[in-house]
Amino acid sequence: MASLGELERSVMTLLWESGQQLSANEVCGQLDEELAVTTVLTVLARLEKKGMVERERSTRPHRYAATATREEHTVEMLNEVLGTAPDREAVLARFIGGVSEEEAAALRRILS
Amino acid sequence: MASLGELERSVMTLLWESGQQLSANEVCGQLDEELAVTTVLTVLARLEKKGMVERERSTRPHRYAATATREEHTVEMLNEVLGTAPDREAVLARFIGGVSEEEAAALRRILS
DNA sequence: GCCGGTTTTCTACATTCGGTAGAAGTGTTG
DNA sequence: CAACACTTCTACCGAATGTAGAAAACCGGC
Repeated sequence: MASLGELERSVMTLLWESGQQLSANEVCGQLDEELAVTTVLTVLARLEKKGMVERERSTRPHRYAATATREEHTVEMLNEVLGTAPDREAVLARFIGGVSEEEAAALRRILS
Repeated sequence: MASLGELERSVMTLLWESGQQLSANEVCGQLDEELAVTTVLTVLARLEKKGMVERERSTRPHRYAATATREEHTVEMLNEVLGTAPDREAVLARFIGGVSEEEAAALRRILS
């Protein structure tokens, strides 16, 4: 249940890329669009409710950070999708069958 | 761009599981919820617009069928998710690292 | 060719989600 | 305490989804 809107995704991307805690203002400044800070605060609050972001309330500009790395999150998404399939193995097979040769090589290494 | 609502997903599941064309009435009858047929028709029309379902208009009760197998669809979803990652290989590695031993074995076979 | 039942389309309404932000409240600091 | 910074509350909009009635279209039988 972690579907994100476009702006939410942008914010998460920022948080992921700067691996640190950011204030609403900082997030706001680093976004492409010129948005009101309250907008960013709303989005951050929603992301917090979704469990994607953790907020440090003890500092005055509250600081926000992603609760999981982007990688972790993506893997979680993948597992969520895979979980909807009754034929997991077939899906995996086909999915893996479609990756590039380099990626396949990397996977071979990992699996052995 | 193939996000489905709950009812839409139920309908797709039905169509996937009975691998054949079904009429709106049949779908309606096989759903758990008691819904009006028009509701089902609306949903089927929406699924058609999304390209998930094909409709046979030449028969009188129109007949609907999934355009892709469930497997194909799931793989597509997986690729969509994977596509959002900047670090594909790392994500893949971690994802694959998390599957069961049987699945890993199957993958080893496929990759060689 | 018309009629009644079956099926489809059109239209509509409610709810939820996400983008957006003003107004009002709270905290901080000189 | 006063001014500023920051946060919360509340609100509005549009899109997506669930839901279905009313009306239109179609078809088999008379």
